[in-house]
Amino acid sequence: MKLATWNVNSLNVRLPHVMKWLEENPTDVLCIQETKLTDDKFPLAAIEAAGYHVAYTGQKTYNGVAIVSRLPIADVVKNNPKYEDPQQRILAATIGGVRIVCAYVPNGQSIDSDKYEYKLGWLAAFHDWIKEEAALHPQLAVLGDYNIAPEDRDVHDPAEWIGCTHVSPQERAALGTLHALGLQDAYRLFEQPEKSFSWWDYRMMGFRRNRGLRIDLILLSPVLAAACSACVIDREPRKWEQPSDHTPVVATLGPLPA
DNA sequence: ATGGCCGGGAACCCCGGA
Repeated sequence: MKLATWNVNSLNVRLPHVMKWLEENPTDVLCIQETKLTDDKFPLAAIEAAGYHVAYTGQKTYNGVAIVSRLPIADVVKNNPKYEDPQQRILAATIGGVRIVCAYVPNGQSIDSDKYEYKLGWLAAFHDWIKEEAALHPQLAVLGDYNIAPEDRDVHDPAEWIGCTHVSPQERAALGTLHALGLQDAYRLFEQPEKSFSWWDYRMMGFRRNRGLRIDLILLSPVLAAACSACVIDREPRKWEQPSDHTPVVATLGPLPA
């Protein structure tokens, strides 16, 4: 079973990229963030015509998440039941016996902004809900754009990012509370190249100079981590015309317990 | 060459992203 996450930065612009990537990279479950589409504008027909099931929840201009799947999608939950939030950032579903959570964690903008307070509060409520999901579903995968670089090695130039969001001790501590639930960063289960990132700024030739962050993560419960045989960042779509600033991250799971 | 962004929505600039 292949699980992937990709912040597409507007599905309206990136639908051709998504379809091309799925054609070239057979994937069982793709979690998408930043669709930026209200549900009435979601490209349901195009995705279904390509042979996929899909669940989605969106809003105008900002946020919006979707789960694209080869297998039927069951028990869909939109948003965190423990946290009132008009922003559409969370979608959960059960697929092939695996509980999938697709999350678009708030950006935070800057440490002194109210958006940063929102990010920390959102993450605290996210933890409380994921704790329950983990208890209910031994096979749990939480995929998404976390907008947190877990460690300094996930940052192109850690000195440059001191005092910024995405790397603050509070954000990393919030990620740590998810690890404390037993959820493991699939990418770090394996040897990986240095300077591996999943996002690069559009500005200043960020991708060509590999000035990036690794902020798109796949967290796996112990049962799934034990079954995980690979996790890679696919940089190819970042080289295509009119790319998203993020690129897909893919985890491969071997046979799962019944 | 160390800097040259992108998408959406409402206008022809501003906001948000990271």
